Amino acid sequence: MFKLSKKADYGLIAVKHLAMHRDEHACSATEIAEEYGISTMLMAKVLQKLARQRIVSAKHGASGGYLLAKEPSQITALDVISAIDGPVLITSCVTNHGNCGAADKCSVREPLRRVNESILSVLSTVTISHMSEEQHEPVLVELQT
Amino acid sequence: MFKLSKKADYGLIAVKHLAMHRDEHACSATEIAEEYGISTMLMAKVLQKLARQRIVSAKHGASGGYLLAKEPSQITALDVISAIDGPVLITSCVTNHGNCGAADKCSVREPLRRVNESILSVLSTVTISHMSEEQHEPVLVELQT
DNA sequence: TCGCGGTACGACCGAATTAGTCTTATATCT
DNA sequence: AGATATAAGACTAATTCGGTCGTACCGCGA
Ligand code: SF4
Ligand code: SF4
Repeated sequence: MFKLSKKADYGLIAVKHLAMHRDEHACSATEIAEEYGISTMLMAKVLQKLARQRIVSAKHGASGGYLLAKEPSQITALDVISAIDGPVLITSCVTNHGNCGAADKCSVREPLRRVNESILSVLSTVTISHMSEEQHEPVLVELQT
Repeated sequence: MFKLSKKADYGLIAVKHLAMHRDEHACSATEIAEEYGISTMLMAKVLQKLARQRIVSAKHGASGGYLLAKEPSQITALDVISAIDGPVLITSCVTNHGNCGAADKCSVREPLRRVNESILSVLSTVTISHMSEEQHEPVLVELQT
């Protein structure tokens, strides 16, 4: 339906973990995975995708691991999610293989596109540092109805 | 990832179609399905779910069909989507069968809950009449970071 | 220099979800 | 009565997702 994939979820956990252990040692996939009870293999895959998008940087070799590549305030939830699951598109209009058959007649396409924009803007408003803070100042997001 | 289910998509199409043919005849599932090139059976199922949530009302018998049960301005996208796919929850924390194993250690649960709230608020801000209008006045949605 | 502890990457499998179909029952108009 | 609808649930097919494995590569330190 409308759910974050578990991989993206794990990605956010990992990035937040790295943000918290900033300036300390580089965290290995195993370390993070064990901390939250997630399969090491899976966490490794997630971190690899994040590394490919330059959200985290990897350090090979013994006592290696991952480090945040940017400031926590410069990493948005959208960055993490789309790094792992690809672009966020709420409709199937233009997807991987073949677009929707109803596309030409469809009358909700354009309205939904605007809803999609709004969700994108929500997701790109909240950053990792937002997710670490305690105080929660409301922010206004513009929504094109 | 983060996609609307096709059924929900079809639901929005159907509701918008009914909104456009308001005060005319009741539209049958077949009529709507053929208009947009969707399977009749599937469209029927979607409309049944909408009827169960009293978003549309059904008229049995020959020359029967479906009618909008409320004003288009009183039907939100969230209404339609959750009528078809169930409650909108971006995380798997509390879902159908068994919650997430990382739940106790998880540090992104609360932030994501707030993101979820924001998405809910976006979805409940846009109504069917919004989706039919041409002009698109921006609306501000409050987002708890 | 060799081995251990780590990342990189893609192929792979099984489980879960989703899309779509069929069948039977029921209601209502003509 | 007969035609045309909805109602509902069981069922199957298609697709996605979660998770695993194997193998290659990298680099530090004993
Ligand atoms: S075209 Fe209309 S129906 Fe097809 S995916 Fe886009 S919005 Fe949904
Ligand atoms: S608990 Fe944390 S990890 Fe588990 S689903 Fe909720 S947010 Fe995702």
